[in-house]
Amino acid sequence: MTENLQLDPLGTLRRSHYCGELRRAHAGQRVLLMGWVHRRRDLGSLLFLDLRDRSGMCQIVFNRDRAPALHERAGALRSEYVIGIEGEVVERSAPTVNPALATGEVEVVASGLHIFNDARTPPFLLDEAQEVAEEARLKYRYVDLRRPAMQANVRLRHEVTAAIRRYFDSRGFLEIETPFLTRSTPEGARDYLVPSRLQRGSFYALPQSPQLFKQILMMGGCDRYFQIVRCFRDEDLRADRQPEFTQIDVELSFPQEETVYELIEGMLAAAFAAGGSEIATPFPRLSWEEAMARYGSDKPDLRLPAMSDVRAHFAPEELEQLKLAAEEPVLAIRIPRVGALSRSQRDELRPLAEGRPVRFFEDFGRLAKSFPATTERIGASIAAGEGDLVTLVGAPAGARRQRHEVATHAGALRLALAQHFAERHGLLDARDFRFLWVTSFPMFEWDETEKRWAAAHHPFTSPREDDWERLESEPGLVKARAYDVVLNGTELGSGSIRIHRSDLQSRIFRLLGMDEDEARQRFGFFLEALQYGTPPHGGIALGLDRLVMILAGENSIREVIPFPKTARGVDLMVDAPTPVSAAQLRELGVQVTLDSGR
RNA sequence: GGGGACGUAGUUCAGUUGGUUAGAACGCCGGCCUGUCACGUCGGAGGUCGCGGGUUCGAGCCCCGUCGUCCCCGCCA
Repeated sequence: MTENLQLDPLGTLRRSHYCGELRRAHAGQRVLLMGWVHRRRDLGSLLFLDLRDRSGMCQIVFNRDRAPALHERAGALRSEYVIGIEGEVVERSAPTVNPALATGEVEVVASGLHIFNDARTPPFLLDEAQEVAEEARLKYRYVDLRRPAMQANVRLRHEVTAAIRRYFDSRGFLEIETPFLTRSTPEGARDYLVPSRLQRGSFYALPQSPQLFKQILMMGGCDRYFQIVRCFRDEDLRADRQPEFTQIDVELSFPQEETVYELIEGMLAAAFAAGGSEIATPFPRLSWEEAMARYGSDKPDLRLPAMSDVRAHFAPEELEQLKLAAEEPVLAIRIPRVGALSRSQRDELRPLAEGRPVRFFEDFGRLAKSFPATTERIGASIAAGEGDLVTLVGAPAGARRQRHEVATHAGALRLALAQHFAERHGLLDARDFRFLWVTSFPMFEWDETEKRWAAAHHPFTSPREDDWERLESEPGLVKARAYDVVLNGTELGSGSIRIHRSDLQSRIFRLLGMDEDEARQRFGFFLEALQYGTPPHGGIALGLDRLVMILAGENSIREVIPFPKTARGVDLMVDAPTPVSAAQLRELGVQVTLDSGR
């Protein structure tokens, strides 16, 4: 910052154009631009300035011969000063055109300069060329947000949400707000708690999702609801998980699964169109069973070939020789177009399987030497082409395993191998959008630690009608009317047709190990509401941050969240969370006890 | 809770087997420069090697601890 720099008031000055919109057609016009000094090129008696605003940049010229006082004052400008420029748009002479700049055919010859504010030297360059540590970017987020890449992400997020709102509005959906200060329901993720001053000793919880409210909106006759809404979960963070994140929350009355699929496919088409991409609908559907068996995952990445069980091609004695369990699948993983591998390149693959309770055969060629006929049949059955990498994953003979355990490990290996050779096969193209619906999830999962059945989706999910009679007898076989929408291995959204009968809802609670009292205590209002005329209803919620992240081609949702938190849940800019004063705690009736000796 | 990577100038990084005064590029400051656009050019300033302890004649480098950022597992109905 410069001492004695005279700053100018904004006064009545009004911007006439954005920097980035100036074109040859504007030549001859007088303009008034406002923005940040991006870069300065001082040639002595000629001084060039790149002025930057939200729209882009344009070049400003100061000439000592034509306006000595103005030129003198412009000499004081530094990076990120906030200024206004009056001047005339002038066409550049042919050799001075800058084709790299959208505004490169013109420049503004300055006739007036208003310095609204100076600026300390920024902590890092506003330059796309150099990667800056995220720690610095988050601390100085207001500087980081000025970078064109962040500006583009912020804008993209706006365009996508605007398109989604238009879409739901055109389909007759009402955007309805639900409370942030609500009730803790200790199922699922940990809640963020907010102490109540008026009811000392009691706490609100921030919603993990507006699940019960949106169902109650259906009971309230709202028919079609959506909300772009913040949700809060006090769990550990990841590249695609923040403690507060945004859901596109949807619920409608009288739907079938297909109603939801069609609706959401349309919404995603609109959202991707807003992001500049066309996607094909309808999306393929895959049952959960099939997804687990063929991809070893409930969120398969369809950009890569599926796996196949090739066990049937082996003779029993061959399986025995290879120490493979005869009753478990032997999964062939094919990674296309990997090309020839040297011995050492092949050896690099072994560690990928380390620590997994599976037998991993990374060298199909070596297997072929011992079992030529079998491997030939396998190669033909999976349509292995020249240069494709084929590996096999099976279960070691003897050990007991859970259902889909081998497939899950094989699926993880499939992704690791694909990742390892991503540059060779080029299939993991971030712009290749491969959606699908995963359907027919199991209703319950056995919780080994709690020794009870747990809801695989959530306890308001309707079981398939055919399965009602075996809810109690064979809960492990009951299928839920739940569905996930998956894109390139990322779960984008999850939903279900809900339970709308209180008798069925009570049965489910009971099955989940909740006795009458407990159910009434936690969800009494909801069970009661179900008795006052609840329509069949269902819906879905999609992660907006993940959606925009994928559209932006980013690898972390922090890149599409203006003010995200670090992996330890800290906001480096405002430095939150912080301890609070004793007076604040006293007022809330809250006492803080910390583990001593730490 | 567990595993891994990283931490040196404002930024991005280099730093040999533990050895004299810790370097580079960009940025920053000053001079010169009329067509630059990542301007050029000449000069200059700038370091708690994350922090604490230890080993050693000597530590940016080795050891222990700790803090921070990132990635993954667990967790996320």
